[in-house]
Amino acid sequence: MGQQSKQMTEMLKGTLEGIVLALLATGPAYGYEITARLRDQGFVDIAEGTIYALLVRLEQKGQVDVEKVPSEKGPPRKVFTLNAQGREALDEFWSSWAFLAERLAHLKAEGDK
Amino acid sequence: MGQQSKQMTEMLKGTLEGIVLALLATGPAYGYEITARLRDQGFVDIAEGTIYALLVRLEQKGQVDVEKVPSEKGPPRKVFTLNAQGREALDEFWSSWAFLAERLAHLKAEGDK
DNA sequence: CTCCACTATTCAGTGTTACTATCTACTGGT
DNA sequence: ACCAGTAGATAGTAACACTGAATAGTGGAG
Repeated sequence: MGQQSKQMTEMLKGTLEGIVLALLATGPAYGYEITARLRDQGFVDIAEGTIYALLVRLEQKGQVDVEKVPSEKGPPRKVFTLNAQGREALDEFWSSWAFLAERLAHLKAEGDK
Repeated sequence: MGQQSKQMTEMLKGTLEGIVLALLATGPAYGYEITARLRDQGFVDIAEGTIYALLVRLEQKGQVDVEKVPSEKGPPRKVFTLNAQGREALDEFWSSWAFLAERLAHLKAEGDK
């Protein structure tokens, strides 16, 4: 398991959950698939265990619906679907993110002059 | 002590340190002042204790130089100055942030269509 | 003179989160 | 029979922001 910078690890705290919610907003998916998609999108060092734990959390918070679906190539998949509560959480995430991104853009501009 | 959303609290993990580094890049400052400036910039619910702990961390990592300066209106101030190592850490922070912001912008665009 | 507000820092304890490492389990190919 | 790929679970650890409280100095209101 490759390891990414500690910087990125800390930065992902709080945002990774939003990222997964955003992925699920494009359609249902299961853990292994989500990990693979994240890797494709450049998050090459996300630990699989992290995603599974995060999905358990989403389920416990009632933000996703879960369905067990048999797979042709391995154990059954747990397919997660974003529900209304999840969509609401995603909206909140985006608004928090927007605030932070706006503040940081401002700070960066300050530093560049 | 007001409390902000849990969302923002988690999102600040890893970024707050970068934010403080960025503030220090504009000039030396002491803890109480940094907290006040953050409040002015919209981070109304940053806990003071958090900033002081963070500054201790920066000092231990050797990213800031410290000088004790008497104050006319209270106990002496600990004035922090960003040094070369701190500037390097700030650069790394900005590049991590740029990656994450770019990925999230992409994800948001996906979700919006 | 005493109390309070503001300035300024510190610290012990808590909760949340991502990571590490390991384990289980099913399929197909060599 | 073994191994690679698929799929999920979990116990333990480290890092970080927050809570709440304590200490300490100054100046002004009563």
